[in-house]
Formats: sequence, structure tokens, C-alpha cells
Amino acid sequence: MSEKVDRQFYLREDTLEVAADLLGKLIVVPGAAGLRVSGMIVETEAYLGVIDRAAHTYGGRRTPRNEAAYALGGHVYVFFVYGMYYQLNVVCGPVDHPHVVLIRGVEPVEGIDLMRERRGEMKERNLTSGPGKLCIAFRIDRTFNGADLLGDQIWLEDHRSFGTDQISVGKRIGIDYAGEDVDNPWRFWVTGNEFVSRK
DNA sequence: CAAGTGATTAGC
DNA sequence: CTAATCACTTGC
Repeated sequence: MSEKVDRQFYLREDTLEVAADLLGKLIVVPGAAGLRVSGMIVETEAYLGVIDRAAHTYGGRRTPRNEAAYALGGHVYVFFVYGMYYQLNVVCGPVDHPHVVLIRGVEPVEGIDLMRERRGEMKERNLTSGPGKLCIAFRIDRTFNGADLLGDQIWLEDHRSFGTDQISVGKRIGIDYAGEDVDNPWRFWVTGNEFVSRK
């Protein structure tokens, strides 16, 4: 069994680099009876803290909801949106530096039957190919907000790595409100992977 | 393509 | 206190 990705990985200054390097990492969440539910990250988006109009922390906004984004790198920020869905983010950099990476797409690896049950969905391709979908499949909810990725509730492991020739870069999705920042190429995905949320 | 859904927040 | 908003998904 692979070891947890270490703290240093998350503490790097360049959040865009972390967002790209997260592609290929395995997200692991223990299910019941020692069962592992896991999947490989294939799509991410970076939100660059106070300077990014698309970020919840733009301009240094700090509220009960986004507090976890100000934690030390290697914690997770989970929030609820549209009255139905959770979104999973990885916090990067030092304390009080609210840069985060949204996990938008994952390829199922372990615990696929459990994912199917939770999603009420038979087609594997539709289990975790979106930020809201994957939170349902992994049963990630508000109780994960602020969790440490070096703890035992949720963590990342090395799995595969992709070179720049296998990674695509583009604008982020669903942030039409972001003014000058809408077109920033801060979304990364594994080229051609079928678990990317949009082609 | 539009509705659903409810926590959160900004603005009175 | 109230109303608008929203880093999405599904089904028409």
C-alpha cells in the first residue's frame, strides 16, 4: 500500500503547479469494515485566494463558510452549493493563504460497487465525472470540512503521474460572475480521460 | 435547456 | 430580517 502524499507537496508556493501535480494522485476515503473507496484525480481547478474574482476568498473575504480555506496546506475545504451538492477542495500553501484546488473529476479505482449504490447509477463513466458527483460517490459532506489530508478521514496517495504532454489546460467552468478572471487558464485535466467533467 | 434546492451572505 | 445568489446535476 502506498504512503500518504506528504505535507511538503501541499505547501508549495505555486498553486497552479500543485493543481497540475494533483492529476494522477489517488483520493482515498475508508468505507465500512476497512474497505477502501478510491479514485484517481483527472481534473482540477485552481482558485488563487484574494486576487481571484472567482474565489470565495476574493479580496480577503473570511466568513464561517470559507474559514477552512485559510488553513495550512494539506487540509480540505468542503462547501455546499445549489442546495444539493458538496465540492471538495485541497488547500495549498501556508496558514492564512487561502489558495485552493477544486477536484472536478476522478476515475474510480477501488470500491466501485459502493460508489454505484451511493449514486444510484450503473454506468461507471457517470459515477465520479464531476465535482458534485464525486462527493456523493465518496460520501464527502460537511463533516469533512477542515479535515487534514495527513489524517485518517481522507488522504491522497501517489498512483500515476502525467507529463505536460498528457495534460490539457483551459478556462474554469461555472464562474461567469468572475469578471476579469473568467478566462484565466487555471483548469487542468488529463487529455482524453473519460472521467473529465466536460470534453 | 431549465428547474430544483437550501445554506449562506450582503445589504437594508 | 429579507432577498439574491450559487465553483452543479438531471431530466425534459
